[in-house]
Amino acid sequence: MNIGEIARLAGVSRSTVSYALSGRRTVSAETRRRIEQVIAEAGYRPNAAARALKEGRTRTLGLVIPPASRRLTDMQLGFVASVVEAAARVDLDVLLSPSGGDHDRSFERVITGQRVDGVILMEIRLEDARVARLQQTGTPFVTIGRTAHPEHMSWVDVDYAGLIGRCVHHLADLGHRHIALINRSQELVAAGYGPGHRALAGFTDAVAQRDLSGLAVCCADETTAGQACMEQLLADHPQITAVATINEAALPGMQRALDDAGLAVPRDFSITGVVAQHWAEDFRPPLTAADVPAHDMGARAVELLLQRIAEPTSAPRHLLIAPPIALRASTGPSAARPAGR
Amino acid sequence: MNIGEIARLAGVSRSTVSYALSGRRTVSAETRRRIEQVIAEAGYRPNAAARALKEGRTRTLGLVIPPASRRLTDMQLGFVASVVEAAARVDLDVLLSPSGGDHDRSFERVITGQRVDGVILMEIRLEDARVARLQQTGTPFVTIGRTAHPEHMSWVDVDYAGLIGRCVHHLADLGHRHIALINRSQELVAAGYGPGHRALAGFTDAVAQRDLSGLAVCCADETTAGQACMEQLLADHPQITAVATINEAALPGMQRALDDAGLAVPRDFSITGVVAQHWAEDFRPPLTAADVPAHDMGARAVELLLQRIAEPTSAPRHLLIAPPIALRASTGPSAARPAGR
DNA sequence: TTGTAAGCGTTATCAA
DNA sequence: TTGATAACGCTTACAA
Repeated sequence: MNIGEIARLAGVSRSTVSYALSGRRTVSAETRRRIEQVIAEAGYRPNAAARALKEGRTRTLGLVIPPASRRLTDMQLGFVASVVEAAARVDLDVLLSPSGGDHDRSFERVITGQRVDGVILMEIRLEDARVARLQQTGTPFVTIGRTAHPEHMSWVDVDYAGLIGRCVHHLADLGHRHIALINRSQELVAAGYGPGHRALAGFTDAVAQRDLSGLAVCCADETTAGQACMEQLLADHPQITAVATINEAALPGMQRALDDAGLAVPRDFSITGVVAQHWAEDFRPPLTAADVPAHDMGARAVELLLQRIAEPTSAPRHLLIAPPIALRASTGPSAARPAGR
Repeated sequence: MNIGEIARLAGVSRSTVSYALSGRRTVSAETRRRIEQVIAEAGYRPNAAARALKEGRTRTLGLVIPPASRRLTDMQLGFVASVVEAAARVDLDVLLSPSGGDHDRSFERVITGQRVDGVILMEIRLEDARVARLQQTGTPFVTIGRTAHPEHMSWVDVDYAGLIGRCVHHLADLGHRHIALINRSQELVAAGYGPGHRALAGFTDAVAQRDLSGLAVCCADETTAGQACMEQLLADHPQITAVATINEAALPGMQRALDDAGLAVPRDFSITGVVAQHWAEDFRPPLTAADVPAHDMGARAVELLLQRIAEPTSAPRHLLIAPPIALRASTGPSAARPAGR
């Protein structure tokens, strides 16, 4: 079923059908009615490829996600879901490309084959080959996260440095003098993963400002790793009374380690950080934390991308998200830690 | 940059470039070399829309996921990741459509607009309007999960009935006489979600076979719901000594409720079920459970779909997955439950 | 108010 | 071994 068939059945020309569909030219009420009826009966819808070829746009956005090998974090999943939803709201489809490094077949196909009108990139590195590639090809794109030099591109990012800094100040205000940062995995940080670096920078700065003693450790994104990490922290650094983290997936493990050590939160130990709301609320007691609005961020990324597509030469826009730290129940005044069980 | 440009630069005709690219006609070594060089220098790749229009296929698969409003479960996320990865391996792209009920704009656009060569459908209901629609349009499709009457379609599904049955038998063998099933959410079951119904059927059958007393309850896919559900179960049914579940997301909550009640697993209480491996391993003690191989299933779904696309008239294929129950440490001999704390 | 026809970038048929 | 050309289904400038 194509537009010619519809035209024939309605007894008009193909262009009239096209115009009736797009509304870019007036069509008499009677003709329009007939056409619409035929279309409804036939269940016709324009062929996307033909339309894309003619119009030079695909009505499709590309979403580059981390390769499937690594499990997506809840936050990343939130980005994906909200991007897809926001795109659907404006009748755009989303093409997924699981691409990590450069020279990825899927990535190249999506970009060079003109399969999409624009691209949203997730899990950005400070130096990111994919960003360079997109700039080279002139494809409109927006990143969730940002590179080391993000001035000339549009992005949406969480202000990890600022937020972790605020966490540290919050803990310092409560009297904590010895605190730790539990970061994302060693590999991720080594690969130049922005949030890891910026959280560390924010931590280091704030610790220096408040003249605290601060220890930063990496931790894989897993329950078991979180547990091991916290156990070691408690064992090796008895003076530490509080932790800030950006590693939500490790949170249940940290909780276990604290439970096992017989430490009550927040009486004996405080914990806070930057995590998706759902993790903060599942913690016990509920975690005082900056809730990353992943759902909103995906929608904003789509918004920025649509603008870049509409006006490629307009000034890039930046959204540095710094949600308030929701005061829940996991931080309290510092007290000497009781000896571990 | 298009094929005409390449032809001009290489001093040949467009068809020769096309044939050099596809290999469907012999091209002299010298000509091919020249063409390949020009293509490499120009970074040319065929326009996907033009190709799709001409060839009548898009080299794209559609993946219909639950609407973004509901958080995807880990298992669903595993499906998505593995589908995308398997598709990428054979150079196919994946278009995401967040569609729940019928008459969904995104769904209709993907199907009727010939945007994809075939569709993979997730979270199937026993009666599913989307399945009916796909059959109506003749679009090749494969479901992950199955309807009430899935004979004439290709699908991959977990044998929830059989597996939950085996869990019950396992518990019965250990001497448990009073057991409960913790199912997925009330809404999901009410909507005719297959796994919920089939797990219940398997539970009921096995309970009858072994002459046990069985109680089935629904529980939302959340930590807090799992906790509330288990607390109520423990309070209202003191004789129950074991639980089987297919609700992985509620598992941490169940664990909390058991901990809070001072019940040791498996000494005082046994728990088993059908969940993604990661949840089973994060449980404490590690959960005796059938590990759903989500990663494998997505790849199998792609495999089946490719076959339906290649030979639409061939007999549909079915894959009922029944992984072995991995004996870990969460089930043990029945003992009277100690009084709750 | 409607129709005719060109052209988007490919692939594949027919000729040479 | 290669080239010219039609066709895929659509949108839109130009004509009527």
